[in-house]
Amino acid sequence: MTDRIEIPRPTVKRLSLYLREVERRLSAGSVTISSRQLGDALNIADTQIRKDLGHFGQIGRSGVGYQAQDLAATLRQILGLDRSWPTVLVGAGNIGQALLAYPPFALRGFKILAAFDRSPEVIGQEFEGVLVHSMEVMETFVREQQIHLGLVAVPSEAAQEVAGQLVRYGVRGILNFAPTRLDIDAGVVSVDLSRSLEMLAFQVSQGLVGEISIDE
Amino acid sequence: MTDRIEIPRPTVKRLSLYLREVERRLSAGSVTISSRQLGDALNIADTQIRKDLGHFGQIGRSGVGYQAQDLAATLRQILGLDRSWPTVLVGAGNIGQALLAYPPFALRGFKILAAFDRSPEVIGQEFEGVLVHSMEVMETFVREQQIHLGLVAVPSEAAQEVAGQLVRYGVRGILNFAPTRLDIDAGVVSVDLSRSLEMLAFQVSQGLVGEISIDE
DNA sequence: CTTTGTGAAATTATTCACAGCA
DNA sequence: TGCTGTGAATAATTTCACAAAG
Repeated sequence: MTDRIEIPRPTVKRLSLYLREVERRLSAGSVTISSRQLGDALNIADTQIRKDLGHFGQIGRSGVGYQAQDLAATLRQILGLDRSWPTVLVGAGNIGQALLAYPPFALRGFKILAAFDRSPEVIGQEFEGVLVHSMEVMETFVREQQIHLGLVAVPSEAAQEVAGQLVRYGVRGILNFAPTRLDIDAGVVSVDLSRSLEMLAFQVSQGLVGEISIDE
Repeated sequence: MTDRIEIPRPTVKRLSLYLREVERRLSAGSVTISSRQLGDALNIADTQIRKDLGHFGQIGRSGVGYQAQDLAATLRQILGLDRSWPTVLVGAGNIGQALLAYPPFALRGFKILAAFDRSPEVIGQEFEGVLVHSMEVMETFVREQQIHLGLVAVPSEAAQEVAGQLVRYGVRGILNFAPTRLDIDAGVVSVDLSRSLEMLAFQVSQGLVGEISIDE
């Protein structure tokens, strides 16, 4: 009914960068922040930032900049960070355990309510207050707790199956750590460590300097 | 002297995807592989793949496709994976330890020769056969062993300093796990977990479906 | 009939230039 | 003067269309 504002993919990718920097300045006491300041800190053109923010209406003030507080709130709302996300982890191996101990998740409203694993060795153990269950109880848990997001940190061969299950049980988004493309009817963001290292190797072989970032 | 072929950034990002799929088919017994097959598996247009590979000369055969073996070798060579990369880890906390246990690294020639940390609690410990040293000995080690790559898994506040040190000691590329932009004279690839989750939250809030990938 | 390689066209994203507000 | 917002211009990337090769 209402027009969905079509936000370019590259813009979305920059949004969390903006939020982080705004929050940094906010906690440093800034009240107002300009696209120029933001751009200098992030190494992004100021006009790029204004274009990006322009998608969300007139939120800045000429001659002044943006109200840091308001901008942070707007960005959080756009990104969906103004709510809490019930999340589960599947795969409680090395990467899974590192994720459980990663503080930024909790800070953003991502509540990891349970972990699941196939290995009897970790089932029953608790990491950072999160209990590891057997795969058998995953369906019930995910359905009953109405889990929205899943962190998939299982071996490649199992990733598609696990992701498929989660989605069937109602999960809407998957953060995938396996180096495989997931073919599922849900949002997917992939974190592919080997790929990152390979791009680094490429950059270095070419004698290139500068930042690059992965995505798909 | 020779023209440096200018390879578009998006192409580079796809290259490791291609390599992985080619290797997968290779080990499944394929001798030849077409841009169409590759594209179907990766959900990338076949013409995109041909354009990408076209940067490296005529390597395919009309009516046949690419020799899987040759294509893999070419890709490995382009990506700089036909050599070994002496690497160190800085920060042996949760993420650092997970990295040490991540098998794909070793498979690609990334040899993690040592880890460094500030905390006396982990110094002297060994994870996956890699010993954790104190920060004091980092300079000597990196210089003497001629380390090329550094995995930086320290808290945000320390990342810029650590990365700067590594580069001064001769490191040419940094894989950065801290959510900060690094301002250094070397190749940088950043893996930003909160950002990934934030983009996932955005996608799900928008009811979008499909794959996205981070980079910067 | 299949598949590559590649100019030309279309699309997408970034940067420029500047009008307008404080 | 300092800054936003935005059309117009430019640049980068992808897709199309098709000639040539096996």
